[in-house]
Amino acid sequence: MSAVSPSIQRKEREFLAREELIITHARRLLLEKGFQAWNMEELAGAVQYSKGTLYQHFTSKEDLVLEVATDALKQRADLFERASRFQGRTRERCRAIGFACCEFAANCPEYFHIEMMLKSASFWEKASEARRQAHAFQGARCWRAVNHIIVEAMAVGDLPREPYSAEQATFALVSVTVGSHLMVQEPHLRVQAGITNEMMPVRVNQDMVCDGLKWRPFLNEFDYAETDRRIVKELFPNAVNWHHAMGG
Amino acid sequence: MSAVSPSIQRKEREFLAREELIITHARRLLLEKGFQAWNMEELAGAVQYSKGTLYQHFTSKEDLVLEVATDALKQRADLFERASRFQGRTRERCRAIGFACCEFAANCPEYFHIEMMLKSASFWEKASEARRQAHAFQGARCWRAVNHIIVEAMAVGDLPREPYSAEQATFALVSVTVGSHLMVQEPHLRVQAGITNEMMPVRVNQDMVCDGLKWRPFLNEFDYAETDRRIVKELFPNAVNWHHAMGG
DNA sequence: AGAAATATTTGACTGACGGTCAAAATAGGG
DNA sequence: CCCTATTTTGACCGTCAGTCAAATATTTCT
Repeated sequence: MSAVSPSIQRKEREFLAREELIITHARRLLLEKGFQAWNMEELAGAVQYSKGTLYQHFTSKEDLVLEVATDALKQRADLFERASRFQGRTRERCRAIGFACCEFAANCPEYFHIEMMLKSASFWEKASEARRQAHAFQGARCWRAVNHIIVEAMAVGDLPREPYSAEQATFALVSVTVGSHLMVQEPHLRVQAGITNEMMPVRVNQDMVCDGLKWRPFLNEFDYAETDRRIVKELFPNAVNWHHAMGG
Repeated sequence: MSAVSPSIQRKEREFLAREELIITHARRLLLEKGFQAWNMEELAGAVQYSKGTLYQHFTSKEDLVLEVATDALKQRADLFERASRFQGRTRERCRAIGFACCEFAANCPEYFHIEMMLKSASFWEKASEARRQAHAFQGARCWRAVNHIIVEAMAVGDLPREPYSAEQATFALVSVTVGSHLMVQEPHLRVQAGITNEMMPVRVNQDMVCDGLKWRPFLNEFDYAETDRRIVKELFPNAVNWHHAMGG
């Protein structure tokens, strides 16, 4: 190991600390104002550095926002992996991931919209290659957490291998989850569907897909209310008010 | 009825024709380049009018894009309503709407991403009130088409009233459909899920939700392949290659 | 038909913003 | 304390949405 000058190390630390500071403020602005309604000058003012300094950390505004999104996605992946280790039958563990995703959505309410923004080609191509890869990596972790449970469920016999493949089943759960989180944010749909709680419909829809996949035990042949209590107690003891989200 | 000068009528016609022209070109640009990668000057050049004239029709670029999106949404609502009149059991008619939505997605591939863009507050508030209402109206038509079938399915006894309300069921179908259309466009997910055809996973996921809702007849107790053939023949005789989308 | 009045179209201009880079400021080493 | 290397800065550039006074076209009036 070659020795590194302490001042270099300190510089490195300060650089990383500053990057964190920038990301934190960018996250706040994204949350408060979305993407358009703030500019790099404003962010520079907030972190007490000049605009030029921001561009030493990020190649573009889009690159910065991608970093914020990837940080959130990493949180999501962490929660997914933790939830997937919940003790219980495969479908209970899948349910734990459903809770994890709601917990995540409560922490990062704007995440799914930002994620949708990323999809626009012009956005994606303005970000740096390194950050694009990091984002793909965290996304893959989320996919894998769900997919592993499904593969295991099929191995154990909780989930039939026909007519849906493990990949189809994973895709279905991911789609219904993201779709529900997006739709639940729509004021018009909220009114039409009579939605008051944001999390319940998401998990309700996941239940439908799991029942549709014939994932044992079905919703009506098992006491999932008890599972839910355990999930909240064991995985999210000091989290948002899950009581509201658990009505039948 | 008061008489209207013929020149006024002609002006009106010309104005509307020009609006159509602008919308058509804007749609093309949106399709080819997304939202950012073109500007109003470019569009003005394409329609052979000056920028100022564009702003006689639309209050902002966002207002114009909302109009394009609402036109597409109207198409979607038209297809939904036509599909909902398909002859058959309630679940077959729901299936027809599933096809209608895929048909729509094939015609307007960028629609769902544009729709997600609209959700960002800054976008929405730059559009004119009239266009916002028009959009909400067409959205409500789509919702109603699905909801009516579900209400009827419950009345007829094809769909249990418990444990999901008609609104919950409608919300679930809408969520899984939009979510699937969005996810199916993701290159990463396409690879991970091994998706080649864009439409099949959407309808497969709808099937899961319908089965999860206990909507009779279940997927495995009815010859839906025959239904699908009828839907294609009766509703979309000269449409995109549905053969590829119909594998089991 | 021609002039006056009215309506429409235009594109130069403004302000805002993302991104750059030469100059200023700062830190480090001798 | 000075000289060099590194970092920070903010004036500046190009782009683009949106405006509006002037130019152009159209209709009306005599």
